[in-house]
Amino acid sequence: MTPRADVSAERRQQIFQAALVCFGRKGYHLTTMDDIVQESGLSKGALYWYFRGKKELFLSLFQEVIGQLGQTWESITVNQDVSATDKLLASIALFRNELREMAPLFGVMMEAWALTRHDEEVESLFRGFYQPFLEIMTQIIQEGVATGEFHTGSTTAMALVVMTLYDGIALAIGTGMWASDWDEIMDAAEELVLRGLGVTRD
Amino acid sequence: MTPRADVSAERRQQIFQAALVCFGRKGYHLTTMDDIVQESGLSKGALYWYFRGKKELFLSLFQEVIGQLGQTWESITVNQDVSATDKLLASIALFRNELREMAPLFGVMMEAWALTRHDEEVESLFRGFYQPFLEIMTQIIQEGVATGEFHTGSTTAMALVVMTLYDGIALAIGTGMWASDWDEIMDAAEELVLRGLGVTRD
DNA sequence: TGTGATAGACTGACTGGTCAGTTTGGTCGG
DNA sequence: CCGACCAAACTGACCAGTCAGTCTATCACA
Repeated sequence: MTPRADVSAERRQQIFQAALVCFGRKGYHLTTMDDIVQESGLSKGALYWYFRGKKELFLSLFQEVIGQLGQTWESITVNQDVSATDKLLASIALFRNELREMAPLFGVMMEAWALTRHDEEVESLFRGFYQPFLEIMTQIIQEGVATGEFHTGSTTAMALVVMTLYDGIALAIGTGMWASDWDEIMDAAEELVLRGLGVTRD
Repeated sequence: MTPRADVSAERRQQIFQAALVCFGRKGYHLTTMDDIVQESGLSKGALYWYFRGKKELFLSLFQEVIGQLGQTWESITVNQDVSATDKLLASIALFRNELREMAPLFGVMMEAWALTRHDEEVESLFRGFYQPFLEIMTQIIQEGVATGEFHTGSTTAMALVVMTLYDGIALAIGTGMWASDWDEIMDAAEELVLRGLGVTRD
């Protein structure tokens, strides 16, 4: 039995694209399935053919986008024979480039965290998303402290704080809290993090 | 004709209390008016007697809570004959104490920012809430830079970043992202901010 | 002191719209 | 002619907001 040409990967991408636009524009709750239907140019039946429902579509979208960022980050920070300072700088540069693009999604992400609190399934999924990021940052900071490049009391807590800072920035941009000044703000954040970690640049 | 004892202040407080619990628990969108009715022990009609609708109730709640924090902060940082460093330390101490309590609301706040993007009225209101906070922090940092206590490239951007950091922390705690370690994390944040601003403590 | 009037505070059943998800009936390639 | 794939009408639960009416305190006046 030879099935006809498999278009599912293409279709999923098409739906993801539309969902990203819609969720980014109106947030999770205010986006209707019909919005996504219209944006994608497909039909309701098609969406429900590929995804169980709104929640699953949303979470899959996250897995897709966040997963990609995580992989990129991992690839430039793990298994490399460079100093912790350089890894940190590379991370900051990555955030600077990627976060703005992903910002709308981050705005929505926060909304989803609220959804998290009474849905065990979603909660564990989200923790799963976030964990690798935390681990990478913790790793970098631990490494830096070990080599004497960084100075801090608690590596784990500091990693959390640094990640939180960038979460906050993405969120703020995503929600349009700050109209512009992206570069200036990212410079300030970099300054705060580097100096805050006691990094001495040559 | 003398009106009977005015219970409206008390009732509003009662409704605020219930709304805070409900919004904190389920977020804005998933909280129904009936939830708040049940939690408050009042009736639907009573809610609509005191508030135009869900949105207004929500925004009023914010005005109440945020406004109080803003006043407290202003009172300990403005018009005082103390160093910028001490003002910053006092601010950080205030955040440490108040933020945890307000954390559930902050979780919801992010959700509300999403709501912001297609509602001019809500957007300007939220900007209004946030503006005074930014101004206080900017003021402190400017002062510190002027007296040579702090070092930074751009005072405005740095104020934004510092505020964002605490927003992020409140959010993270509010959404239950970190189970515990509140003190350790707040220590790390303090360390990052102080060192990041180049504060030299005696 | 009793009585009727009035305003303020409050109740809860009801409505109308919305939207996630379902159903049904295709179409088309192999 | 099978089954993957899709269109679009449909269903029903849910929920913000409404409204007709109730209750209670206070007052004016006898």
